[in-house]
Amino acid sequence: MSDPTGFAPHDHRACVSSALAAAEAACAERGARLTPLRRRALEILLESHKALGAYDLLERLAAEGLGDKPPVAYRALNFLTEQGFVHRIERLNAYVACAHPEAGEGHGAAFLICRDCGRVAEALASEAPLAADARGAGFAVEDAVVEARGLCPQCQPGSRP
Amino acid sequence: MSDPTGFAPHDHRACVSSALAAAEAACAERGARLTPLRRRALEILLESHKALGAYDLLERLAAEGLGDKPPVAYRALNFLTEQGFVHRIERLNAYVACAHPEAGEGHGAAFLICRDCGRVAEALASEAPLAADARGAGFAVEDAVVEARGLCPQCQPGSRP
DNA sequence: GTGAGGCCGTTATGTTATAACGCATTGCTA
DNA sequence: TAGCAATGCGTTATAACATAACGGCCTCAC
Ligand SMILES: [Zn+2]
Ligand SMILES: [Zn+2]
Ligand SMILES: [Zn+2]
Ligand SMILES: [Zn+2]
Repeated sequence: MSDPTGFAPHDHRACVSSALAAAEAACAERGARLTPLRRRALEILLESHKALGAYDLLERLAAEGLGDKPPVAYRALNFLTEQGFVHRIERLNAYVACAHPEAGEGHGAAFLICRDCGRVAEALASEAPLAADARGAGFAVEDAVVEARGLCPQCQPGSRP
Repeated sequence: MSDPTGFAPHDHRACVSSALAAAEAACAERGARLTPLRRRALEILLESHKALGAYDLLERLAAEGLGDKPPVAYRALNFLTEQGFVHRIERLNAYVACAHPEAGEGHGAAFLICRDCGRVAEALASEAPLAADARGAGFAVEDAVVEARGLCPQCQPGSRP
């Protein structure tokens, strides 16, 4: 099982730069183009371990003169999610940078979403959840979404305010 | 582990009527009011094991003269989901009738969503998924969404077209 | 009967997402 | 080098999903 990165204090500088490096490398290898706009969108998402709505991202991009119409944000997000650099959080209609760039493309992930501070931790799916139920039903799982809402360690009663 | 109702052939008449009866009973017990509008909304959702968008439901209601403005549908859906008679499918922005009315209010559920025919099977969450990861992170899970997309038995290559 | 609360009709608006057209750049190919 | 296909992005418009807020009506407790 993996460390669900996101809540525990860590060297976030390294976290960001290794994610960017991984994205560069993956693009180079796949012949995908990490354009300035896409790269900047990824950087913005990497700034925090929080999920950002498409329009929040767009606002940030617009502030930097990088485009201010919805399709600009959605196209960047589509590219980044297709490449596996960003995940969509269905419960929030929002997008979070992948916290496990070292895991492959299309890795299964599970998310822990703090309802208080909004941070999102990403755990690599230890095993396909539902596997037993799916087998029982003869259902062929193609991809699964696992999203838990709750309180992160810092936001639980008893932790320092 | 429970039978993930929804794909396997079954006595759907009984399926519908037992769900309605369970809803009636639960409302009676809790002092909640299953008004004609709410009841009809639930019936419509029960007709198929598919998820319906709020506006699809609204269209159905409107056709019967039961209201044609978005809040009508959303209020009914809110009531039904609060009572546990209906679940929201986050990935689809849609709503499906609970297939396990016998399970308690607020039971944890996992969904198998067929991308071809649109049917949704509901499995009672065998065990809190993520439990291990959440413990590892010191995260207190309040509720979890588990939604798998794939192909149901009838829609898999090899089954009768 | 009166007041409180629940339910619903309605208007208006907010939020999230996509379709579709056109232009510019890139990189190939004839 | 000229032509051409593919990709990225600017832009307009619209679709799809969801809620805020007000007012009327009914029911039930007091
Ligand atoms: Zn970090
Ligand atoms: Zn928190
Ligand atoms: Zn049924
Ligand atoms: Zn199917």
